[in-house]
Amino acid sequence: MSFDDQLPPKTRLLRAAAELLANSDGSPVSTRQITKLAGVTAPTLYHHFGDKEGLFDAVVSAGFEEYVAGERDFAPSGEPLEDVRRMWDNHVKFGLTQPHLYLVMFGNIRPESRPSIVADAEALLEEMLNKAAIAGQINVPPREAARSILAANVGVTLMLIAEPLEDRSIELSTMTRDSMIFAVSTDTARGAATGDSGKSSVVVAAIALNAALQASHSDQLSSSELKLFLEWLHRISSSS
Amino acid sequence: MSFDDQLPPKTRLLRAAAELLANSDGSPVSTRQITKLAGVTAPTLYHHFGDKEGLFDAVVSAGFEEYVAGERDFAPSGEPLEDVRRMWDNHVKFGLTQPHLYLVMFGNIRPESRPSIVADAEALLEEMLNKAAIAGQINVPPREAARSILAANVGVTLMLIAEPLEDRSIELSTMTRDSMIFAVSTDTARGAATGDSGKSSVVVAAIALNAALQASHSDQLSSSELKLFLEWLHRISSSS
DNA sequence: TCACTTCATATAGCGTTGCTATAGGTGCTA
DNA sequence: TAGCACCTATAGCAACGCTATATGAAGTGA
Repeated sequence: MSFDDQLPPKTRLLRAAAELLANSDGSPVSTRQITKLAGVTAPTLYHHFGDKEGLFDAVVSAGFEEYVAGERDFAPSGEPLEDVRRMWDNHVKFGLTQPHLYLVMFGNIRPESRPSIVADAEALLEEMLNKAAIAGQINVPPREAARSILAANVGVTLMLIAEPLEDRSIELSTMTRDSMIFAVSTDTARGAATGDSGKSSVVVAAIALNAALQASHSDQLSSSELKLFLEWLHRISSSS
Repeated sequence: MSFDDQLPPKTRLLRAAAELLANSDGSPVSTRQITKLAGVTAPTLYHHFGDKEGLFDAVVSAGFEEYVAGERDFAPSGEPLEDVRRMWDNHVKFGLTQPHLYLVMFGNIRPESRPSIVADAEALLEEMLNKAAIAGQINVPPREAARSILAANVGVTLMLIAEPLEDRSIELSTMTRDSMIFAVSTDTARGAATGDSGKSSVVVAAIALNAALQASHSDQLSSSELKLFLEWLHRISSSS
């Protein structure tokens, strides 16, 4: 019943919590279950993690590293937008294979614990979108695009998790994914030879330049000059 | 301290629960708080609602009717896609003004309580998108479009709720909204005179016809004929 | 008018939850 | 050997959701 006695109690608590969290279909997991499975008593938990939430946070950071590893572990295809698609799919896959961990990570609403993880996930996406921006493939500043795409990605994943398994169609994901990417793409990135549809090319150019500058940490301008320059670019690329 | 004694205990319980739920910043609300504020004792709660969740469900249905009322209460503008935009904005507004109610309604993950509400919200959206489909303005079957848009809408709203109030920018919402609508729109609906970008016009026509048929309950075909006919149409309009 | 059923509320308490005040054991350094 | 962190256990508190049981009120038929 109990866990490997070789391991230190802290590790056993982490593993027990992760295991129970993974096998409890959404129902809450009690500290008593955890400590019993880990083979320790309550104060040990609170000594190491301070809190039930502290323990869960620790489990989550482990899970998050797994998530990040998944997001990073494919070689860039040279097609940034294609990589964004893969990040999206990977996000959904992570949510569906580890729904409970996902819910603790993204379904959690408390304005303290959530943002750090969301911000990290956003940063990953933004990094990739930055490459797309440099290539002149997107329509919107990378940060805004990342926030927007991530929001949709989380929404879709939550909806799929909440859906009974039998009629859980992955189409919802691919369609929403492509809609979001399509909407932030420039026409050239879409492969169509049609004219501009909305954004003028100067805006796209400003976005691309902005991204390129931030990526290369150019030394051609002083830092204060650069700051102002970037602000102007941002203003241009945010204008409708 | 207590509630209006004129009202029956059931109503007082509902109001007390709603009030506490609205003013508890995400922290859980106990049955004891509720019964104390309502001026009744525990068994009364369980007599009327069976369950804590039963009481919350009752509160939610009241809140949901408010939500639906908001979604219906503007006159159709004649521009279905514009109405979809308004439904989106109304959804976000509802979530931000009643975050706790919203979280119980849409942030809840249990695969039993959630779908009914989500399905209702989906139906509202689908109804509107059906009009757009009849007008040949959308690219995708209305049901799929509704699911997709709603998922993004929920994701954005949750993300805005989770965000600290000071840097809660509504841009995220409008941008994601327009991205989703843009992606499901046909070119004519976009106002651009460019050529087809992806979908062939026969697909759009099939989608429009399908929507029109389902809306009018045409009697020109027998029900079994109609069923098969609709299936073919669906197959056409789902083809990439 | 009186017994009888039905609905609604209260008293009191069960089992479980997250958490902790306190104390004891263990291994290290002096 | 003494002292000092560090870690763990015993025991128990307050709050939680919920319920077995009892009491009151209101309507119904004889």
